[in-house]
Amino acid sequence: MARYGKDHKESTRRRIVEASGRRLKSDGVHASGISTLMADAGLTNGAFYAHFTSKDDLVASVVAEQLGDQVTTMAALPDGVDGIEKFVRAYLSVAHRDHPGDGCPSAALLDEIGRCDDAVRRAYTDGLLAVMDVVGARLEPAEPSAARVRVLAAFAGMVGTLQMARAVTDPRLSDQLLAQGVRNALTALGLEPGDATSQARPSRRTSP
Amino acid sequence: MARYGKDHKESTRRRIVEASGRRLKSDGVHASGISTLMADAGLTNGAFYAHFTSKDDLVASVVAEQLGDQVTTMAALPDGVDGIEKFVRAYLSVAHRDHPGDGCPSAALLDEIGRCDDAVRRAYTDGLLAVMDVVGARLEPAEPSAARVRVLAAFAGMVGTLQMARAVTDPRLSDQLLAQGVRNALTALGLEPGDATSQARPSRRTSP
DNA sequence: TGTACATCAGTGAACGCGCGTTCACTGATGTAC
DNA sequence: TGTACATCAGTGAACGCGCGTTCACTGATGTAC
Repeated sequence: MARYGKDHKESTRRRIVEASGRRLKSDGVHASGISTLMADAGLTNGAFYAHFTSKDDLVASVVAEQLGDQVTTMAALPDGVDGIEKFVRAYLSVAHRDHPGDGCPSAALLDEIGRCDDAVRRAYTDGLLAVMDVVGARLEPAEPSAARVRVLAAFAGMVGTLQMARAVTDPRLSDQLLAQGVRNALTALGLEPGDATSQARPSRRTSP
Repeated sequence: MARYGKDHKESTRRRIVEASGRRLKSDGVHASGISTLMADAGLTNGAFYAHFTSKDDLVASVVAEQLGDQVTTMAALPDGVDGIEKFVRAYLSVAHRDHPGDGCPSAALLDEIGRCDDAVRRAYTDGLLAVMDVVGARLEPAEPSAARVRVLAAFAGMVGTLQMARAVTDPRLSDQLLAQGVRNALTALGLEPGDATSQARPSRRTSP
């Protein structure tokens, strides 16, 4: 039946998706052409349509797989709340800021995803919620869905912070922004007693 | 000397920048061509290079002017801290989410700006800091620069929240995200007593 | 075990199109007499 | 006041190029005898 070893094609597809993930995140969706994406995977443009129906189809696959990986990464972190803090610090790290291609698809592509077709945005929504629920299960083991919106908003804040840290040309400002982003994220997740954040906002605290 | 009324050309340039701002924010930088941008301003592609040295030059001008407008908008808000809260609520509103072309350039373009050349990123950095300092002056009238990083991080969080609210396909989730984003932003700015946010994060509060 | 065959993943040229940019020109304008 | 002229903002065709997509084909593979 299958002439090429039964998962030859499947593994090629995975290779394309993985290589495309890197390229899309470092150059952007619109700026990455099919020929380049296929060359990154060691193939030529013509083979593309044996694996995907369109570029949008690839983008949706990439988004889904990248967020799936993020779930796996989360699961490998230390148990409970410690793992979340570790995640926040790694997310808002200098290393993550400086290597978008290896990093989070939301940080690299969120505004472009917002302009993609429905299939891409649905893949994004589904994948995102899966990641958020892994985090939520650590915060509220009894009822993970209760934490969903809180986790989502905290994560959205981290995404914006990383994007801004990448866009800004002043390196010192960028570093400070990341550090403040960690404090804000932990507060938004309810992981830090109020005082721990006051270091960064010394005055105007009317109710102590 | 000047044959066409002395600010004819200057006003045409302004028209191009303004129309381009709308188009770039709604379609993205890479997806907007010179011909389209010029047509939006009622001109043809050829005239473009009489006003700008390159597309990047236009993008830098647009970013600078859009952020300049944001300073003006901020200044028109009610005095002091009330104006800031109003700004946060307007920023994370359904109307803003649903009309990117009329809205904030950061929310529409931040990840693309991060991939633009240095001139664009410098224009962005300068314009952003000017906006942040207007906000900072309201929070810390004595020493505005002390609030800079705190304001910047809070704003970055709002940007990410709005982007995510735009990307997500579930309208209910998107609305909830905006609401939670307002709470997080006010907390990050130190404008809300801790308890006001506890509505959205009911448990895990170890230090009351 | 060796050869002929059917399969199909991958090739690479080609499609029409829009990109950013250049340039010879047009024609409305304000100026000079 | 009326006409000839110099200016220059704007036109629109053209440049080479890469885009997303299609398709006739090649050639390595596993199968059948």
